[in-house]
Amino acid sequence: MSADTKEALLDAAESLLLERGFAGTSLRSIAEKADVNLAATNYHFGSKQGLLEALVHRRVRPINEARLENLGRLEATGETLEVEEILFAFLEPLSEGTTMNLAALIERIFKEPPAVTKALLEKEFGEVIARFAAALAKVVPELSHDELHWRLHFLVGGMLQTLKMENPIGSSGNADFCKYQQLIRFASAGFRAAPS
Amino acid sequence: MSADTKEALLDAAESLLLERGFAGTSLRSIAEKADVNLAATNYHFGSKQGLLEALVHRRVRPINEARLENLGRLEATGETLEVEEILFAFLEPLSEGTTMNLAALIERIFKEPPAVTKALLEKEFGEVIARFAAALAKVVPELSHDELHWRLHFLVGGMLQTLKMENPIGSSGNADFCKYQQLIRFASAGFRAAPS
DNA sequence: AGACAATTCAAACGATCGTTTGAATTTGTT
DNA sequence: AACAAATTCAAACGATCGTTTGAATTGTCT
Repeated sequence: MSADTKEALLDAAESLLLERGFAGTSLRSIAEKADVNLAATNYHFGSKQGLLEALVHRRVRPINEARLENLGRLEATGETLEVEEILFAFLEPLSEGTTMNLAALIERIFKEPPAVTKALLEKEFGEVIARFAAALAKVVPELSHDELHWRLHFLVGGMLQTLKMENPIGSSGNADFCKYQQLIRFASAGFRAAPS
Repeated sequence: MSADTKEALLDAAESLLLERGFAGTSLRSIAEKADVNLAATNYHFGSKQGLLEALVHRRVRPINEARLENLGRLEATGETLEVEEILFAFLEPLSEGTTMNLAALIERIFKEPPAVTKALLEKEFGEVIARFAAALAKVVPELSHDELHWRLHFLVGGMLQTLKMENPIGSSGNADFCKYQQLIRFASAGFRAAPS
């Protein structure tokens, strides 16, 4: 069974990537942390870049599937949506699960130099961003395409900046969601601000 | 005169840092781009880390000085400030000067792994952030300390996410400031949203 | 001009990088 | 048990890393 080795590599690489970044993390340190032979990465993932892509895909795919499912469920009602509902559909999947490393991973991936992750991000996030942009365009039609575009980036920026932050007081279950509620409140007001 | 060499190193390191990141940029590629000997970095800056710190300081110090000067000028009026005024004082220095690399540099520095830049960022930005947080706390007193804290991070995140982006249409002079106006509009509404 | 410090230079240091190799080992199938 | 495929392993590949060295060069003084 090779699943053990692959999982161990992905886990070790993920935790090291968070504190050292991609270029700053060596395959030797990953192999050592995973208690696995140095050549295992190239055998199972082809290259260091292949390990990164597998690592991202493993965590991001379920999140983005849940986002699209949330949005689809909202749109299936046929009713006019609220900004808060759409933002909630986008952010809620991040607060699920036990691993809080997940949010930190997404943050770190987005902060890598573009040369490393540009194509990767487009592949993993392209569809989700396009779908949510279209949904938001319907509920704030007074915004021009450009203005909506800017505000979407402000939202993503605010999300990335706060993803990894812990709550002031102990967090468990959906008490951990309070920071996302803060962001929804902040960004919803921002989206509703009058256009220029 | 050694100023030429030091400036050439800082310029080359800055442009390479933007596209490759700190760990991904070698002193050899910097020296080659600067048309300078490899040993020049260690001679003039002591180490690669020293070069990074000098590079950041050269660009960030005038920005943060202008920010504090803007804020001081506002507070000297004695009148109650608007959120927009404070955000403008914070963002306006970013749109000055000819180099649009400046904003991209700040973004990249903030996106480096914490192990590389944590102490550096605290030293360069600590005072400015504290001063602006205090100023904002006065104009939105209905927000708790924690809520103001969160929204400040949303603002910074939105700023970092959009700093490097170009305007849809050709930019020159303060036409380049339109994205900051967009951010001010977005974030001001966010700060004024009712507390939870 | 000569003396002295500052700077530049080619070269090499040891260390570490991602990747490859080929043999040894484990695993799955008959 | 025996064979074949999959996986692990130690070892090494060439390349590149940040840093150091000591001589050569340049600039700055009297």
